[in-house]
Amino acid sequence: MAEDSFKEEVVAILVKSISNKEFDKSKVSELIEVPQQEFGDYAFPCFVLARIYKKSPQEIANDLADKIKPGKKVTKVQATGPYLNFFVDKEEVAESTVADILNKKEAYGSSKNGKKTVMVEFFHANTHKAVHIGHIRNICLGESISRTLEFTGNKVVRVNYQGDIGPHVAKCLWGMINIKKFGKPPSANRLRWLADVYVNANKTIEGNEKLEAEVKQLLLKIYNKDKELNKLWNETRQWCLDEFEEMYKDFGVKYKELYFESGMEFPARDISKQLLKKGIAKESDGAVIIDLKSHKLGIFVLVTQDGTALYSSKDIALAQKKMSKYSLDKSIHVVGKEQELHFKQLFKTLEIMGGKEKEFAGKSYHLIYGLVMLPTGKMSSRSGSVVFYDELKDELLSLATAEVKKRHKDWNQKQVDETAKKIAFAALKLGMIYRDNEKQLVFDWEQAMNFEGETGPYIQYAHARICSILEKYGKKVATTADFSLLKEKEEQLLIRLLSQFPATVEAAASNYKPLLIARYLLDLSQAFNNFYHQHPILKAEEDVKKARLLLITAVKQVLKNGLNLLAIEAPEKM
RNA sequence: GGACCCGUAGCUCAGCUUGGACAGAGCGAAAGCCUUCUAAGCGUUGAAGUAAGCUUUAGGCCCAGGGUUCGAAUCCCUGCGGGUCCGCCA
Repeated sequence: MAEDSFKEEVVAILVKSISNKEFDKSKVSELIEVPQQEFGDYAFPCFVLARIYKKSPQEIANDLADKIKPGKKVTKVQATGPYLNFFVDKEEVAESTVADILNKKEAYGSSKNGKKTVMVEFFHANTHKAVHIGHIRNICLGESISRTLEFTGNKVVRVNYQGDIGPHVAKCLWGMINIKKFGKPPSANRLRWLADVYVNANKTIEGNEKLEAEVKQLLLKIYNKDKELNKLWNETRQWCLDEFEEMYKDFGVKYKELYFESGMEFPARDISKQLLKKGIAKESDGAVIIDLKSHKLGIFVLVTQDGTALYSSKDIALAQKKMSKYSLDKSIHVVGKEQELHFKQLFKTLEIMGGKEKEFAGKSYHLIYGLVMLPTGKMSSRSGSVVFYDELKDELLSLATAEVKKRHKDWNQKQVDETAKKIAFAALKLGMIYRDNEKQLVFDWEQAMNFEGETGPYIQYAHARICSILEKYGKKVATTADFSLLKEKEEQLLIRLLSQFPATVEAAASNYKPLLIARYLLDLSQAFNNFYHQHPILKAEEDVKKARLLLITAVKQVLKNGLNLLAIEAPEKM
């Protein structure tokens, strides 16, 4: 990394200069800070030395500044108050950073540090139920975390676990059979139609004991492979899965493995029996439970009174299935905050089971994200107060199409559609991850439809603008230039940001925070736009032009690399 | 009753893990910048943008109160406010 060699030299100088034995030199590299531009490139706060030397930090900073001689890469050392500020050779930073980027291209920012096999399980949409913006947050997070982990050298196994069976499916099918007004299923948008049937059926059934019993019977019939019901179930299930496949394309996801809840039912029942035998589980009111009160985790219900397996025991079965096929170092579940207790219970149960299960529990991690709320409150697919994915997508697409048309009256329909899609999804995806994972996200239509400010299209625009400049230039950009000409404040900031990309990627990967990349890209885009407005590129003097063209080529590359980690496309024209 | 998360500008949020140089963005508000088209004889009007941009201004007792520290938005405790979960949904 370009930045590291400069930091190394600063650390070396400091270690050499501080002679006091009481000071723990191994910590120097942690203490170095990157301050604001005008103060220097690296800073060492002298507070920590104040007690050891029994002098004020200001004095210490001054003493050290006098004592230290600049090195090869460090050109100036200056005390400002209690801080010791280091200035590195700007020309060399510029040259090594830009050269590094142009050399590595789409690999810039990547590393081989990870070396782990990580399973990332995400999306988890249920069949027979509408896909809403909560699922969108999940898939955006899951995919960008997967991409970031891959980029940092890990092997990622993307999997999805889908609820294709259970009470919600039974209710939906009950509705299809019993609620006449829906008539025959349509030929398109069938997932949405099923979801409507589900909502309607749910309303009808709720509170009516007789109907609830009917639905229960219906579910048991499905499990017992009733011929007619299974035909209906399979058919409707497939409609949903087909539409899910389309969504995976929209979000750039390629799953290695699709797990289904229906496949876990019988293994889960077996596991529950074994756990009963071992005394880990017990019967209570006709259900099978595990008492985790001694771990402050309440009661974990495995099997209902009717003998059907619940999410809990099915998740144990799922864990076993994963373990048997993959040798994993880490297993990440991207699931909402509301299931926190469930996962604590699940991991504790696996731990109690011992052996391989215990080992797997140690590698498992529940990656929590906050609920997606509407300005009106929590969504519920049962009551129908939801922003559906299909509606959201249509709305965003039509808005983006209008914006593109306004700017490009000469484009053909295909060109307009393709670009509009890229822009619409950029807005959606960035909107879904630019909030810290655990925080609730209040989904605001107006915010999502706004393509200005802190949005995906803003980043895309910076990229497109660079492409347009390079196109206007028309020639191949020279491979080298005199980087000492990049003296402007705005150029220095750009170079500095560019050099920070690898560290940003590492931080995003190790903390599972795509947000860090999103904010970085917004900062870089902003720094570029600011630079562009203040300094001409194509009209600059020949040598300066050469250097600036190389600089913006590097910016373009980093924007593209970063956007790719968020599964956002970087169009050349928009 | 118990557990977890959140509380930072009018609004939406960064910063908190690892305490340090004036608490940062975006939206909204106010003012301005460039180009093109438009109406009128140049200073002027209206509309638009690869300007989907840029600059400036206003806006904060970082929920409250204690504690730790040379130093707290950041760490600890208490309270208040909001959200979520707590045996047969997932």
